[in-house]
Amino acid sequence: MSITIYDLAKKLNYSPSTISRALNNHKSIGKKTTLNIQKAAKEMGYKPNTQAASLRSKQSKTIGILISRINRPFVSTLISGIEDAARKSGYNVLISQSNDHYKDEITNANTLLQSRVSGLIVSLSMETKNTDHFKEFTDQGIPVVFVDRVPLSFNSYKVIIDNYNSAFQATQHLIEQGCKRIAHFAGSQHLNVYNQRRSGYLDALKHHNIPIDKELIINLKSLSFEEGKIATEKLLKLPLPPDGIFSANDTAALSAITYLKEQQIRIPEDIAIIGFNDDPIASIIEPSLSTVSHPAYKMGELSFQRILEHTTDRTIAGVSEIFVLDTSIIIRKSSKRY
Amino acid sequence: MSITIYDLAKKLNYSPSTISRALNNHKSIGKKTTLNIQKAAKEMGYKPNTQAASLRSKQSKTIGILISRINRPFVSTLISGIEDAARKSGYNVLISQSNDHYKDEITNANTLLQSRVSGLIVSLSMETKNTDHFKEFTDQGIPVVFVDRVPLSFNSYKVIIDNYNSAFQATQHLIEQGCKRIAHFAGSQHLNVYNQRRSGYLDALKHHNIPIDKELIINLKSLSFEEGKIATEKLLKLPLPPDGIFSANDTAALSAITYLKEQQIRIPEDIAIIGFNDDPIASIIEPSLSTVSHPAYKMGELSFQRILEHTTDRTIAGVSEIFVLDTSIIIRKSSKRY
DNA sequence: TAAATTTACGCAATCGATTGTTTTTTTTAA
DNA sequence: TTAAAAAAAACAATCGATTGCGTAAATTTA
Repeated sequence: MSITIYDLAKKLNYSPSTISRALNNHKSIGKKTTLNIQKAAKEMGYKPNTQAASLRSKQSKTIGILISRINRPFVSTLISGIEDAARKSGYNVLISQSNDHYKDEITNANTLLQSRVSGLIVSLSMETKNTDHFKEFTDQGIPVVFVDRVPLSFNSYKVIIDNYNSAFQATQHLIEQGCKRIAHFAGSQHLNVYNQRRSGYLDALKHHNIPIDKELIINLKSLSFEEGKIATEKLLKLPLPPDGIFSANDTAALSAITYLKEQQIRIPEDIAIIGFNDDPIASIIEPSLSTVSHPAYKMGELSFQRILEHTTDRTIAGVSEIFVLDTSIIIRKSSKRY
Repeated sequence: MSITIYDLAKKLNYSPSTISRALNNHKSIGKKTTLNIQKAAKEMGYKPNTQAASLRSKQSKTIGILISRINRPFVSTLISGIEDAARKSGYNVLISQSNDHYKDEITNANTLLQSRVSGLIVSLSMETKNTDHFKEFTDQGIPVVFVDRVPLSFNSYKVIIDNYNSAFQATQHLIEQGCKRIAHFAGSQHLNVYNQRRSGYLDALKHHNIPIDKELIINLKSLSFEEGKIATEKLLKLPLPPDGIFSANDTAALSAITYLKEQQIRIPEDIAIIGFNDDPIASIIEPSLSTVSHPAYKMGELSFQRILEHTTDRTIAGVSEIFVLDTSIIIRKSSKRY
């Protein structure tokens, strides 16, 4: 059916091994021979059988992505960045979603391991507290890059943003706009991203000598639109409602905006709001949502670069590096009082 | 390193072929033997080498997805549906994006072909007019499922919505709300989706004896936010501006809403608007956007089902079927006058 | 010109599973 | 009890590329 190196070998009167080496630019094959073989291969429409190659060489030119849900602005943009970068380097991308379940994350990790991916890019599920299921990868020398939602302890590559500092800035911004009682929608605290955003929030308050009121910190499991509404309702019922909200994501912040508008509460005059992520919707909603911009696409590209460098330069096996990307605070109407 | 059927064979005193057949529940192996082997395999932590299996059997348990851009609500939800369904059936998902370029679509299609995917799910790029690059798949008996943006001529599976009828309904809805001059943001006409939405729009006008004014039909290349604004500006400058807009997607419709609000034009009183897709943002923007809901996730699941059925039931090779899924018109504030 | 290198290429095993064919074992029928 | 039929398992080739090792040819050195 499709043509193999054996067909080429017969046609050109070389041995299959020479064909193979020539196609891979092996130095032990003469230049002319190499060029001839490559030309002939192209002419005859030779397409390497990647299964055979990876069976023998135990390398797959495929990387695995393991994320919570494709179907979210940050994640899909991240994947887009990974895919574009991988494609450029001739890598395929296997994708799998945990739907934020720990169990599915384990299952999918194992499947990807079986697929002999040559690298894995992971953003942890909401439920994940233990990351032992990734040890098998590093044990086998397969690089694992954690992105955004990363474990604290696991020794590996990590591509993140400075959640603490971003949150600090965001909170400080609200303070600068005159907010005295700033609420915080916090996410699952075992995840680095939400934990650090909370820390940044707390420290910004401290730094500006604003007392911390635990009633103003609302812990939300998934930071969904529904939860955002419930949280906002709760805040409004307080004896002393807040005059600012820093939400750990945009979804909950948008929900707050929607609900507050229904309740005829002015934004940002009565309550100023800032979110996190810069989802597309943030700039369109009225009032537009101030937020922290996450370089999702770039994080994807960079994650792939790490894997590529790791696989080309085997000397760096076992290295653990943390890459922190810049965010930017985007001030829009929802928090701009002056 | 990892354990193989040969290890199992040695351990259990069977031949590798028996091991292989037992693991695949082949009927020529006795029940007890099969069970014993499977139990032992599990105990010893046997993981099949999929590369080896697919090299030999020429089947990969991997399907390919070829879409324009991951990073869009409809597409990412579609993928999510495919991935969930595929995972359930033990399939892997290879993903690639054309970024709406014809050339990249061809390149990626070839890469996926080389990866020996056992099925391909495609949503065409904006630029694609010729679909010969998919013939190789069907020639090799690999099922191709086109989703949403499908070619007219290619003989294959297609999973679509009734664009014509949805557009007809959407336009009719505007008419029922009293609109007399309804504009249309049309997309690239060589794509079925936009072409048929335009037809539905035109026929709805005809059906209600509303004259067709070509000035009100704005052709947009990508239906982006920017283009939506430009189109809206153009419409407002007309001697007789429209009193309704049916946009072929939500992005452009949202842009129109944003711009019209800036211009102090009332929605829906002065201009009623309806979009297409039901992007998450549609329900959140103020006024909320009426639109046509697209069952993206379901389309993904169904697409995978087609592939699965095709690969399990080889008798249906070469079959071409078109599956039309239901949409629903979602009426929100942007078009509700009464 | 012979010996020593270097360069270019071929041989053959190998990766781990699948599968058509054959052999052995068991069951059934006569 | 024995032949025939059916069931269970083994043999061995195969998928298509990679790669360590060996050898012939070309080049350099003495």
